[in-house]
Amino acid sequence: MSPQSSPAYPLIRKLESIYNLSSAEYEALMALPILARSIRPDQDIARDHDRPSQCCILLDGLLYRYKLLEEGKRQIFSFHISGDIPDLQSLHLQVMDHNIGTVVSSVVAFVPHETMNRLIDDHPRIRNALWRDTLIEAAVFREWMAGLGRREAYGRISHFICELFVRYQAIGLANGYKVELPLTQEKMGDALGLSTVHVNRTLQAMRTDGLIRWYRGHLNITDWSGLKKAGAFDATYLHLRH
Amino acid sequence: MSPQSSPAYPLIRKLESIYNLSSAEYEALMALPILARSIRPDQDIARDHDRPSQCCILLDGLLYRYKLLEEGKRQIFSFHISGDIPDLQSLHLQVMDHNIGTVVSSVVAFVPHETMNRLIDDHPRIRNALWRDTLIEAAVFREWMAGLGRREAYGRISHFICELFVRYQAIGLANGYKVELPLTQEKMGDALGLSTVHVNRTLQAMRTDGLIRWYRGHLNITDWSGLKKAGAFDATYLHLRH
DNA sequence: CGGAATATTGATTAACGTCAAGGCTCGTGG
DNA sequence: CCACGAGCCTTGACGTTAATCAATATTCCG
Repeated sequence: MSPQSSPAYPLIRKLESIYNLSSAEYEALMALPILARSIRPDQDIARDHDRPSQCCILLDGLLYRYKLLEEGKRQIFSFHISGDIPDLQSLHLQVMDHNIGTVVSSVVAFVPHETMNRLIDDHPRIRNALWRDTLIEAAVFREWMAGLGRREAYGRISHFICELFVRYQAIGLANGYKVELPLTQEKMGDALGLSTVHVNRTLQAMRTDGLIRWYRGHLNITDWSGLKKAGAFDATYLHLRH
Repeated sequence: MSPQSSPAYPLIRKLESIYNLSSAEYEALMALPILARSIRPDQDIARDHDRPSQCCILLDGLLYRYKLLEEGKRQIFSFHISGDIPDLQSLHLQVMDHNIGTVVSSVVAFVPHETMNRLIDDHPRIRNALWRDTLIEAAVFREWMAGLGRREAYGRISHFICELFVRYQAIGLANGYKVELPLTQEKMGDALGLSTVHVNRTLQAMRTDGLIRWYRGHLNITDWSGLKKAGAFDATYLHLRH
């Protein structure tokens, strides 16, 4: 079987983007018992106050984490792409403090905590890679906080697009300056602390300025350096290897 | 030597607030070679782009983490109290992506990464406690994101005060409903994504409403249930043991 | 005591939210 | 193949929150 066809390949590709795996570790990940499962759009995978007994590895699709607040408001904390384990934290935090759901139809694998713990006990460097991953996630949260607290809509959206693009690129899922990003403007607003209307108007301004094209979930960055500049984007906080 | 007088006591007390330590682990922490060092107010302990070779354990005082943005703006990501290890992440992320500084005169201990790694290799459950701590930190970031993105100033500040109070309480540093909180309104603004002026006016409204008193760094919560309600505060995300 | 940092106040403005309506797109079923 | 409806996008008018600007108090601290 070629590596790319292994069900664990997305996870391996993701971990390699942030950590240098040995061949033994590579093999151990390939050997993970993975049962792929398809989930429809807009389904919750884990809910606030749940006590998960397994982790969810995203193999293909798009997930998001969010919390519902008072008065029907929603804050989205992150989007997760192929290879991510959005509820890795449940290994150490028994109770979920937010929800995880699908944005579009997605393929995931559920791996029992037991199995994950055996894997990282047998392979301490994989544990390091996963701990590192959770720390990078925290770094991304911080960067979003900076956007939410101190950047205006135009820069905030620009930065957001830069980040997603670089993350797709890091796992080889960008096609030049194009990525598939099937987000509604409503979800972007809930991630960026903006109203749908304002997201809409700001995206239009960005199109007018020639930074991006975005049509039916196909994002095309037409002025990468302009976009980076508008978002004051510096990828250091993603702690990628390359 | 009584436990309380051990230099590692603040760290132990903090870890016990989120994790059940065995007596062997307790002993191991007590045995950490800790050299306390005093640092003056407004000094940076670690800087953006640094490559730390040690972790900083806060024994007494108040630290904060922040990033400087374009146009002289600043976002504060967290405040750290006695027992916290704000740069624990440097064990797995080589490069700092933000700054850590003192708010007031503080006592810290610098422990080499080497020493920390030996400790957690010898005591896997201490590693679990520390990993858990970094995950709780991420949960706190998420909660702040929700505030920054979707809560108005009054609720945002209320929530912030609730959180700090509960954290002080968890390590036994609250005196009834009073805590020492030597924050300027400018720092609160930079943490909460608000201008100093607006923080000032909102605090006045909260005082008028009888929620708090706050004078020269002495915070007194005069209506705890009202404050919780105003901030829609639910401590689940702090993942405390009690 | 004097200067710097911090808190407070008022007036004005900018950014963004809300409300409401209409248009586009796509999947579904007849 | 076309009609229909739901979800999403777009637009305009208006309202609100909070930023900015500019003073003036007050406190802190050597």
